[in-house]
Amino acid sequence: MENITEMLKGVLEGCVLEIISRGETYGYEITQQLRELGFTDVVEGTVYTITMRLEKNNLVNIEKKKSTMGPPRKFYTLNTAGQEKLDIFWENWDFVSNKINELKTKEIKRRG
Amino acid sequence: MENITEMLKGVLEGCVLEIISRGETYGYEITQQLRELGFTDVVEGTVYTITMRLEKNNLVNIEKKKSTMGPPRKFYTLNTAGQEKLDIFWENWDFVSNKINELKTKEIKRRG
DNA sequence: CTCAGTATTTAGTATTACTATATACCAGTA
DNA sequence: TACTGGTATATAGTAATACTAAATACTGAG
Repeated sequence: MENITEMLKGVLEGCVLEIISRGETYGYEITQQLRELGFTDVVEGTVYTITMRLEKNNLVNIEKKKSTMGPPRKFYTLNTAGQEKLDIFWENWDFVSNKINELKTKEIKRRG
Repeated sequence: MENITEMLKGVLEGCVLEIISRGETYGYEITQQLRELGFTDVVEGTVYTITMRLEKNNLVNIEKKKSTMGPPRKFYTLNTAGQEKLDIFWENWDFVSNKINELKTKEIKRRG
């Protein structure tokens, strides 16, 4: 729990799914968007391990396209399973974040 | 990211710190409070690895007391370093949860 | 030609939560 | 006595995930 790195575990994949759901995009761009969001420590390697996992779990469609800015890009879009996974992610996120905010603000029941 | 387990990584230690900050408590009771909160999958072993880590990092004071309900309990209270760690945790949590909620609701800037 | 920026990939490591088990104390009960 | 269940701590091993670091490759600017 040294920095926000550990706090990102388990939510970064969901963030990547969300970014892909907004429209066709590729690893390098996803990384930049996460950094713009505020997660400045996220590096390419981290995002690629996530996109590889999404591929392996058949949550995305892939299309390779040429780029004038460098090597070819691998564009991702969510398939149905990916969209379902994303929906579940947001449900889980709402549950967990609500519970943690509850812990932050409310009293705790203590046994007599 | 199968269930909420992975989402709890990096926040569970902070939750334990918060629970201890509310008043002297011990591992078994912390586990029960986390389960009452809604994190029903949290088991004793998980909490003990966290409290051991807190001990190792000198974030807690320890006092062993007898119990009429079973074996002796190890009661924890936060020391100054533990309170500081907790403050940082909540700062990080606010940052991360705000950013994620931002991602959830807002548009993404895309490059032209 | 070299370098910086863009772009993907992978081997290895650290952190963290879970599984499973062992140990132990006490009360109720057969 | 012996056994069971609830309370309570501890630890070895595993799985998941994000990071570090490096390799590879394409393009344009100098």
